[in-house]
Amino acid sequence: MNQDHATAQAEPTLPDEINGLRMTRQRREVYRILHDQRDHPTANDVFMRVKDRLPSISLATVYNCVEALVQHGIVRQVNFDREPSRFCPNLDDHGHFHDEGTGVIHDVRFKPGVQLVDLLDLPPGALINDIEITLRGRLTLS
Amino acid sequence: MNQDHATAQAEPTLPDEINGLRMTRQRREVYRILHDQRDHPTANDVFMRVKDRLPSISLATVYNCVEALVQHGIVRQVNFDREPSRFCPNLDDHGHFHDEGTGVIHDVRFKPGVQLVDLLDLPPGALINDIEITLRGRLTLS
DNA sequence: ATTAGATTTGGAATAGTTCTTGATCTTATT
DNA sequence: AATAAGATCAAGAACTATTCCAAATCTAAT
Repeated sequence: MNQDHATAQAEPTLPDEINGLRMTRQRREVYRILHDQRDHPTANDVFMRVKDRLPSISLATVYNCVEALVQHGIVRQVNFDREPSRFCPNLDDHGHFHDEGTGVIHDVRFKPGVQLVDLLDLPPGALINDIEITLRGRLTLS
Repeated sequence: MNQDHATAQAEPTLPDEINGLRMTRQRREVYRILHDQRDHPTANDVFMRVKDRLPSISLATVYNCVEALVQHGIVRQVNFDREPSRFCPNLDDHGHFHDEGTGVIHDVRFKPGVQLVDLLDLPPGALINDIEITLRGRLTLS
């Protein structure tokens, strides 16, 4: 395994470990791809992109990697309806706008000072671990 | 087909058509079940419940029915991560809180006067068709 | 160097959902 | 009331994203 270093150039250094997750070669490349092109790729998208650098990686490993990254809070998993999961390296509090015209997914920030939870009529005693807000629509103009 | 009227009691009247969707016997029963027990059942949950009244209904038909109801804006489809889709008859603007302790899903209203879209930093020209807001957490107390 | 444990791989398995096809039903037209 | 056309339904096969499994490989610590 790991015979993928034809042009064994040193990788721009990433720590050996992020948030307690050991950064193996595969995880490192998956992580890099997510950061290089922040277009919310699916696992399969990542798989196709990563093969340039790790031709022998398997799809199962991509799934393993993104799962590990998600579970260690290094990237976020984004779901639109029942479509394949997508992955997002933006850890800030944000939502996603899915442009049905182009298929492009845009990160959507909250306006300054907005605390989403304050605006919701939550059941008493509710402790929120995670919020997901997704919008579907079209980008007219631009 | 449609030999399911052992106790052929007249159904509490529902119009023959809702939002342009012809209400067949199967659609009517699925619709009724969604309204009778508003606990966000999955297609399979609906299937099991509807068999009391329509023993010969198929799961495929339940899928057809909920799809038709969703497409005509009669019920809403709710997705949590990659879990099976759930169905919700509440057409008001609302989100969903998934209690990870009990598995129960609670509808969450916005506090009066809140217009969610106003709080988001949307890309210019974005026309929103649909918003989905889901929260995961735990209900302490109660 | 050796060993134990973690990771990767490739393929099989799984689960929710969709598709297909023939049967049945409904509606409109005679 | 009979008929025809189109919609709907049922049953099961097919599909797809994802997970699981077992064997091979790697890594870290001795």
